[in-house]
Amino acid sequence: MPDTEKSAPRTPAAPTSVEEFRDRLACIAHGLPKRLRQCADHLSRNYDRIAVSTVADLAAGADVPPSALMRFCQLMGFSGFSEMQRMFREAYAPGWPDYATRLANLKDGTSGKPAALVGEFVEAGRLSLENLARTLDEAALDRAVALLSQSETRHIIGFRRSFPVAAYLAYVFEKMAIPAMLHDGVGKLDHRFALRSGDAVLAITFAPYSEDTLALALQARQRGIAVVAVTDQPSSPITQYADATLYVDEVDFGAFRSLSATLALAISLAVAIGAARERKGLPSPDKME
Amino acid sequence: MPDTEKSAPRTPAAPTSVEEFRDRLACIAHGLPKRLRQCADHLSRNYDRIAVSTVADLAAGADVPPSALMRFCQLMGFSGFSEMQRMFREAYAPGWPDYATRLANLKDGTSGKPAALVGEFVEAGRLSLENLARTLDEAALDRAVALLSQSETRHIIGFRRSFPVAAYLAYVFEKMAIPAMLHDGVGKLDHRFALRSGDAVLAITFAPYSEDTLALALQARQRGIAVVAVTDQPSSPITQYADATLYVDEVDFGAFRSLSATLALAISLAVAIGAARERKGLPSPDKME
DNA sequence: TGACGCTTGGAATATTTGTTCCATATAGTG
DNA sequence: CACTATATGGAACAAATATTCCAAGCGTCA
Repeated sequence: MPDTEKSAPRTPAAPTSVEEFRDRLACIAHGLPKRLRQCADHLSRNYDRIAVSTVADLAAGADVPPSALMRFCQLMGFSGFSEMQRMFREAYAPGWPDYATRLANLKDGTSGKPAALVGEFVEAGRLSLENLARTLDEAALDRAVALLSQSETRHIIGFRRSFPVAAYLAYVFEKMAIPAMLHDGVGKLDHRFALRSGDAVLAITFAPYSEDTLALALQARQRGIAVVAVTDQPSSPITQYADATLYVDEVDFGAFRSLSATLALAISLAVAIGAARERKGLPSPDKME
Repeated sequence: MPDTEKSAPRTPAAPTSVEEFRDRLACIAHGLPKRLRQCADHLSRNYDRIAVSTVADLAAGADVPPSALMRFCQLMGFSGFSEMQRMFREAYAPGWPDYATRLANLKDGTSGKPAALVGEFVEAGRLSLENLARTLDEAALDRAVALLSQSETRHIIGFRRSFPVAAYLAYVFEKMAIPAMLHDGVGKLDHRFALRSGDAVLAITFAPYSEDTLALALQARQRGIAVVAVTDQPSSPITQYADATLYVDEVDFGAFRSLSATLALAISLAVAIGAARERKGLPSPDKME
């Protein structure tokens, strides 16, 4: 191949469809300098606006000068922005990225298709979130924030389906430099002696309620340590041990539940705790990534 | 009303939506001179092209000179073509007016109260889910499902913010009796030798991309083991190693990101894999709780 | 530290695109 | 058939927009 030695003038064929564009973007996106990467990121998040924007608009959105965007277009194999835009204009079919219609398309695609599943779970997640916003018990939430922000160490426990939530909380607390311990059950150690007075437990459990979670909550209660529970129902056994209980009712699709609402509640709780501690001049949060 | 007698300078309010535009068109379309009628006909048949065309294009399409089209725009109540085009760009430039304003509202709503925070995170989650539905790449999803359903063992890896997602996937696979291994980094063991030919890796990573995740993906790629990536951007380094890449762009609130969309995608993936395996008569899923 | 190469921002320029205006054409009316 | 009113096309102009180019910045390697 003789052309490999000539590096500069090769024009590696401009994409002729949005798919090709995406592929090419994925190819060259690595090891791109800062500004060009900003272009790549912004465009990839806004394919739908390329057809109807000016260089200046898009450059502003990507927070780069217009000339950087021009360079990016050429890097993608186009002669300039206009040529790139022409491609997007030809492919432009308005109404496509409209959420409602797109969702409808996703869902009615014969039910075996993976994309249809995404549609269903998206819908389930949205319903769960709406439901959470509607039914949230503000007083209980305030109480939970008070208990957890005043404590020394927060002990987070949740298994099975609740484990991802517990893990996420541990991550967020870590990011905010708030002392917290994740009880992850590794090695079947229950770490019950890690509970110390002045601490608090944040227990997350849904039916079927995990024995280990209940046991830790009981332990805490017996020793006068505050317990905040996140659970599904007032009839949940954890409520007996809890000083504050937050209810989350996830909408399920088929046999499967998402965690959208639970996670939204969890992160709100964490951030509120961070804010409360900041107000009191306690170790201040680094913001997380 | 004195102004009715003055006919020329009245500016009968430009349409502000496509519906209004259509109504107005219907009103004035009768008894229009030839060229203007051609404009009306052509535009009404090509609403979707108005946002992405030039005066010259549309005029050529309607087979009239550009000046005729200009007159038509003014007749419709716009100051000129640009103003008319702006309306079309805004009106159904992809789902925007709504999405953009909601996003803007999100950014500055900071009352500090815990309940308000929940509202914000609920909204962020909903936006993320809508966004996922809008931008999902069905082809990539199908590819991912194919790769992961055909493999022997699925290796799931994700750290930091991605860890909850990985953990949830591991849980769901377990429930469905699908062989999977969660690489959790306990004891700093990287378990790279657990990868065997015929397996597949499902790697989840967001900026800042975890070294360990990238390392495992690279390892897999070098040994010809399929890699499916879930990440945020084409510029993410993981895409270099991936046979199929799924993009999720979570909306953030303040410095914090929810996981709603990522989890919705993850669970869809898992369920689709379960269904695909069932069709092939492979070890059949118990449904999860 | 100094020189090299790549990246960056912005100002200058080129091009495209929109808009106005007027001479001409056409249709309608007394 | 003239005369008026309205419609039309195109050329000239104005504005917006894309594109290029170069001086300055920055990091890297000798």
